[in-house]
Amino acid sequence: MNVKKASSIQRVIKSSLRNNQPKAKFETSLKPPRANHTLKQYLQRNSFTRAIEFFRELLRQNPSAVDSYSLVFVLKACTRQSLIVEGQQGHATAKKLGFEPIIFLQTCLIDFYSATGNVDSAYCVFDEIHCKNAICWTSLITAYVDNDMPGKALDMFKKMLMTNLEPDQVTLTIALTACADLGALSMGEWIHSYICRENVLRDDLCLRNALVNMYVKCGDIDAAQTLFYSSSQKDVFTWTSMIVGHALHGQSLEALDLFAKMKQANGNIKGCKHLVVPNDVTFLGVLMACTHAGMVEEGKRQFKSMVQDYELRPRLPHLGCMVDLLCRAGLLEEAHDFISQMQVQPNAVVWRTLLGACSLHDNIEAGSTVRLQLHELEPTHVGDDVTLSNIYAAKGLWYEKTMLRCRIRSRRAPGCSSVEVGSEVNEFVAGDSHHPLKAQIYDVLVHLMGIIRSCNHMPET
DNA sequence: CCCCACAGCC
Repeated sequence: MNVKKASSIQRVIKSSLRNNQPKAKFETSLKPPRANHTLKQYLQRNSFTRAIEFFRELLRQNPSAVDSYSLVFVLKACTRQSLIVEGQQGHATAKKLGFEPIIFLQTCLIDFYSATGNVDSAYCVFDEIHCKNAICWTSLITAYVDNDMPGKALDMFKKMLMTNLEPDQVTLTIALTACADLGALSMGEWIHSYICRENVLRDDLCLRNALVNMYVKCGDIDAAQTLFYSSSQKDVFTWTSMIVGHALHGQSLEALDLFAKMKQANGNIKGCKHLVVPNDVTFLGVLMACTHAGMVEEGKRQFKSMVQDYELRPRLPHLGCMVDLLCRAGLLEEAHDFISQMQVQPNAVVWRTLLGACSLHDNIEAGSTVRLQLHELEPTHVGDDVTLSNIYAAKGLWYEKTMLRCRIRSRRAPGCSSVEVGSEVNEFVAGDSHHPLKAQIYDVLVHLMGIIRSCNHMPET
């Protein structure tokens, strides 16, 4: 097996060399520190492809100039650009040059595989590290969080603690993000108490921001607020987390009030060093607050301010939020016009918002048109047909509804599940608000969440 | 000369 593996590695390396057609001459007669300096500069200037080309050239003309640090830079370039093949070639080169035992290189590989969505490979790299430190553990936990597996991330965090390694502030920050994604309040509280016991950790702003966010996402807005006001140092993350927190909890006025305070705080500080400028995520929180409160005019005003006063280009989330704002107010036509005038191609989320509003306001004509748009973007998504069929149902168009339901049934898209109740099998599809089983299933989910939460206490060690 | 982190639309 090793022979086979080795020959495939050789092939990868050879192909990496064959692909090498540099557009410009590189200075390759360098010793490692000098060559690495050049690589680092390419990274700092975001010239990722240049960095990789330079590395290939080095490997061909002056292999002795390449060391483990050079590979760190190359792998970082691949990670930033999600260059799968190039990163795998880097992995192969690391093996060939005998850099396998070097832990910071393995950590880079974990990051690379995570960034390219290959969590299993990230785990394999981690698993082969003989003497694991807190940093490579953190990279693995981050890989699970970044790939939407917060439960796995927390499992790994617990495993790490059981090996008696001390988590550093970075480990705890990412573990708190996992808690936030999972709604694991008790685990989050446990981490909070851990932080309070360690003096060194208490002043870390990222960590405190992660705590605020964790409390927000786990529903304890009071704890989040207490932390927010007790911290003397606040950056744009601190403010944004709290503004979004209020918005998510339906406290729109509090969110807008806090946003005003944030801008005020800037005015009070003379030096530019501590200036906290709202960014596009902050504005997303503000727009969410307006949407939830149905404050159409305020939302439009803030959107305008974002573009004009802060020169932030609205991205799809902002546009989606604006569409939602208009839709909830029943301004379907204005919402449709807004989408048509957008500089950015609308995605399925934006159209789905409009479709939901059509359903809410029983607008068949617009609903069908929007459904067509959605079908082009996501042909397999069943939920949209369900929404449309609900419009038909609401209007008493039973034939249309039945026909549409038959089409859905024949497609059997993934993500559609069946629930057995007694002798009857009922289809349950996301977005089917009229389904009689929805309340029942919701109850089951709440019950399960309770069980999951109670399992999140630290295991006895 | 090196490796890990915080806020987001349905």
